[in-house]
Amino acid sequence: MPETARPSKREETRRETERAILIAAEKVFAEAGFGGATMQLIADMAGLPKANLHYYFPTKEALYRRVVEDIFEIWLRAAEALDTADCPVRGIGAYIDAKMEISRRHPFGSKVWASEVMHGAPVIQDYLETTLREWTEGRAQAIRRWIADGRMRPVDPHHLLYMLWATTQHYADFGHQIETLNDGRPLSDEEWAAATESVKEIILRGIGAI
Amino acid sequence: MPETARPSKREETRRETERAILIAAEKVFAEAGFGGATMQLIADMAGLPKANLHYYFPTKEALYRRVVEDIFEIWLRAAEALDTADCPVRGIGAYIDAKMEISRRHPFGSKVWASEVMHGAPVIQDYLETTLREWTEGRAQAIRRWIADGRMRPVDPHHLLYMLWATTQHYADFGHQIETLNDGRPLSDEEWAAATESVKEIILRGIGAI
DNA sequence: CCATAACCTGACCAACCGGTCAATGAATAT
DNA sequence: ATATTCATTGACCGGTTGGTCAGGTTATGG
Repeated sequence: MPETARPSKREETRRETERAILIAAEKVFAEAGFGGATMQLIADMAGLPKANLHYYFPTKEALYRRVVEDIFEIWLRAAEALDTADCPVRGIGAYIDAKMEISRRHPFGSKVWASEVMHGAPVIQDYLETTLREWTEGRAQAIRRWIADGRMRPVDPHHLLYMLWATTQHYADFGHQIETLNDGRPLSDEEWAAATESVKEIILRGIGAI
Repeated sequence: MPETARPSKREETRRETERAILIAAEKVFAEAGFGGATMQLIADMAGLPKANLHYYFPTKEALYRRVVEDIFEIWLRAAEALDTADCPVRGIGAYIDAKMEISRRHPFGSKVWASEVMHGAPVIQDYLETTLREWTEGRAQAIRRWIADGRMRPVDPHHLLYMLWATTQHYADFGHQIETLNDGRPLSDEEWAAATESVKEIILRGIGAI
C-alpha cells in the first residue's frame, strides 16, 4: 500500500481557496484590466473577506503576476502540438485545434494575456525575452525545415506564427464582438467547429500545404 | 472671394487644445487601460492643468468615449477600400493594405479599441449592434457575390472577416511582443512591407483568389 | 473703451483603493 | 489536554483619484 501523502485538511483548504481566488482574479482582471480591477471585487467574487486575499497573495501585483504566469504555461503547453507531427498539415492543424480550444475554454486568460502584452508586458517582459523567444525560434526552424522539404510554400515563419496567434486568440479576445455579430448568441458547438475549420482551411491552403 | 469662415482665435485655440487632449488621452488609455489611466497623467502629457481637462470633457468617461468614437470612425473609413474593387484580390488586398497602415499609424487607437471590446464594449455596444453589424452584413454579401461568381473558394464570409481583422490588428495590439521577438527593434519600413505581403499572400491564396 | 461671455486654474473635497494589524478561531503535533 | 502554528477577519490608515468651484484672465461684440 503506497504511502501517498494524504493532503491534510489545511493543505486541502489552502489549495481550494487559492484556486477560488485565481479563478475570480482571472475573470476580474480580464473584464476590468489591471488598473480597473479591485481586490475587493475579486474577494467578493471568491466569497472571501478582502484581508484574506492579502494572506494568500501579498499584493495585487503578485496575484496578477501569478494569473499571467498560469496562462503563459497553458499557452506554452498547447504549443507542443506543433512538435508532435512531421508535416505542416498535421502540425499546424493540431496547433490551430489546440489554440482554438484554449480560446474557448480560457477566454478570460487569453484576455489577461492580451491586456498584459498591449500594455507593454510590464510583468512578463522577461518571459517574452527568454522562453517565448526561444520557443519562437525553435518553431520557426521547424517551419523552415518543412519549406526546405517542399511540404509548404516559402513563407516568412514569423509572420505565419503571428497569423496563427492572431487568428486563434481573436475568438477569445474579441469574443464579445463576435457574439454581438452572431445575433447576440455565443458560438454553438457547430459554429466553433466551423470557425476552426475555416481557419485551418484558409491558412493551410494559404501556405500551400494542401 | 469666398467668405470662408476664418476661425476666430478662440475657435482655433479650442480646436488645438482639444486635439492635444485627445492625442494624450489616446496614448494614456492605450498604455494604461481605462481604469489605469488618470486624468492627471493625461493633463500632464497634454501640458495642461487637470482642471482644464474637465472644462473640455466633463468626465473621464466622456473623454474616453470620444477617443473610442474617433477610432471607430477611422476604422470604418478604411473599410471603404473593400468596396472600390470588384474582385477579391484587389478588394481584400486593398483592405489589408489599409488596415496594416492603420495598425502602423494608429497603434494606440487600435489598442484602445481592442481594450474596449475585450471589456465587453461598455461604451460602444450600440455601435457594434447597429453600424458594425450593418457594415459586416454588407461586406459578407459582397464576399458571397465573389464566391457565386467563382472568383474565390466558398469560405464563410464572417470567419474571413474575423481573420482579416485579427491578423492586421495584431501588428498594432501585440506590437510590443512582435518588437521583442524582432530583437527589441520596431519593424522597419521593409519589414512592414514584408508583413503586409505575407498576410495578403497567405489569405488571398487561402481563399483561392490567386 | 467697456461689458459680457468664454476660458483658465489653484485649491479643495469626498470617495475609494491597496495594504496593515491586532485579535480571534481552528487545526495539528506532542 | 494543551501549546503552537496556521488561517481568518473587521477595523483602520495613508495616499490617490475623479470631480468641483470660486475667482481670475483673455478674447469678442458693441
